[in-house]
Amino acid sequence: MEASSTRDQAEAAFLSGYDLSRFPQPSVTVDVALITATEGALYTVTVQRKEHPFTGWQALPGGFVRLDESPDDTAVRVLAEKAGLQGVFLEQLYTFGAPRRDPRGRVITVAHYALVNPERFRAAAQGDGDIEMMRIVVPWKGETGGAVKLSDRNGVTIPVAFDHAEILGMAVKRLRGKLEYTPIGFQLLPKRFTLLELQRIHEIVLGRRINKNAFRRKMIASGMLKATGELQDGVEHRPAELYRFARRSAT
Amino acid sequence: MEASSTRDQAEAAFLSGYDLSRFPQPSVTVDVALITATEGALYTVTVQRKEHPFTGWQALPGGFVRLDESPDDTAVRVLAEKAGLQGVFLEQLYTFGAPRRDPRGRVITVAHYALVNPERFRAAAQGDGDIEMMRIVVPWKGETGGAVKLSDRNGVTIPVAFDHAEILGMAVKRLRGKLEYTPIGFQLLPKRFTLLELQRIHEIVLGRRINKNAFRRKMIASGMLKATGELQDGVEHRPAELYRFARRSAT
DNA sequence: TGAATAGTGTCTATAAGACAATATCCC
DNA sequence: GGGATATTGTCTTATAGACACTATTCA
Repeated sequence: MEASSTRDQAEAAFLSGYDLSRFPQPSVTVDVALITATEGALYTVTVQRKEHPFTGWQALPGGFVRLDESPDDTAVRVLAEKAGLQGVFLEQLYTFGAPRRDPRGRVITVAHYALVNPERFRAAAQGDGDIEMMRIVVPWKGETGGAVKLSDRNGVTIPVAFDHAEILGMAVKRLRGKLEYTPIGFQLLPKRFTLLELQRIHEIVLGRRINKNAFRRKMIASGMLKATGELQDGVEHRPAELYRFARRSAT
Repeated sequence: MEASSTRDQAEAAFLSGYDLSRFPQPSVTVDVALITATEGALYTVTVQRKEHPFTGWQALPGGFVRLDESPDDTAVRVLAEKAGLQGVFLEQLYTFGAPRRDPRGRVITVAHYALVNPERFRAAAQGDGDIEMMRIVVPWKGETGGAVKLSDRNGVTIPVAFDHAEILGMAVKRLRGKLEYTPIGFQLLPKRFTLLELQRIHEIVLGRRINKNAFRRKMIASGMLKATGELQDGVEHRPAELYRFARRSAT
């Protein structure tokens, strides 16, 4: 793979004369579905839109991809700027680019999703007046997929701007799929947790009850958990042992 | 969700004056990893580059996203234009957008992968002189992930342009994951096939041997297969029964 | 008849669901 | 002790791996 100096120069000349704008250039954004599980349901944060289109509607936090950052970098920045969060689980989800998905023009969005525990989630949701905590209502079972609905604390359905209800639906679908074979559930809990708390998280995400004993056996056998020896505090019954997530292990 | 006429007009005025190019606009392309399984290995097609950068190197077939099409539409078009293929399994994979991934400037690519059976694959690879058939060498096990290598028929490693070796690696990883719980393996076979042929496909994709009896039991129990009653023809041993893919069934 | 692969039977190991017994803590 | 939940034991069922046996076709 050696190139001569003259070839290098020819290539440099070619590239400096190359005009990418000969081809149409869409705008590219990133939207982030920040998700937590608490009180028996999944929740996300939205921002109330201040401008057209969809003025007053709720939308996922997002931003334009800058020229010096990858879409994944943009997602990190959006989370930091809009929710004050750093170092959380964040993954690319899917790229949505239907020609008319944004009335302002051609905008392609690289959707991401992020997971945090309820404590960090609440801090993020309360930090900025624009950000609101919404309950995710999943109208399908298993990994069927499709758009979800958002509702406020009173169960009132909240309209969602753009195709963001579909983005959230895909995040839930991805989450359900990942939960079966990865330790992703830990991302939704504080550092230390009981096995029952972990089970509740799985039940919320999956949208169904799961067997207690089988769940405990599987989790402990997975080697992904480490018992701390400490016990729950301040409960009016037998306190459960606290576990924490342990790096990796054999599959 | 009712809007008054004056609000409509205000919104229309706002949108007509909106200039998306206030924010930097990258170029957006689609690259397609067309994959088949045959002769004990996975194969893909590449195109030899005629221009800088990476002149003479092999690259995945791709194209710019037009203003009137979604990236997924672009992938369909690329497959048709460059490989003459229509109606094949095609799915979005991941969006690659590192700032310097293309020396020509800011180019974000929405990578896709497609699956065809060897017959259609060969027809696609031979249709156009620019297109070449490459063997995929996976240097990792399971779903570890990472870039793959390409080699020609003689086992000689072929250099791959841009980040396309990573795109192919992600396609293999995705394929391995999907095979565990979806009927995606059928996409790599002709309409009718024997159970052993199906097993070989799974073994090629997964990169490991699998148990014959367990595989047969699982496949038949899945309800995804339908026996045709016909037998293999022209083999010098007991002919196997031919099956075909049957729609969906219970999970 | 022999070669070669198809297809089946069966034993074992492992994992999951069901259910209940026992353990432990707080009041 | 009573209430409440944690934790464990065990039975049953389903599934996967291992291995070998029988079946069928063609040369």
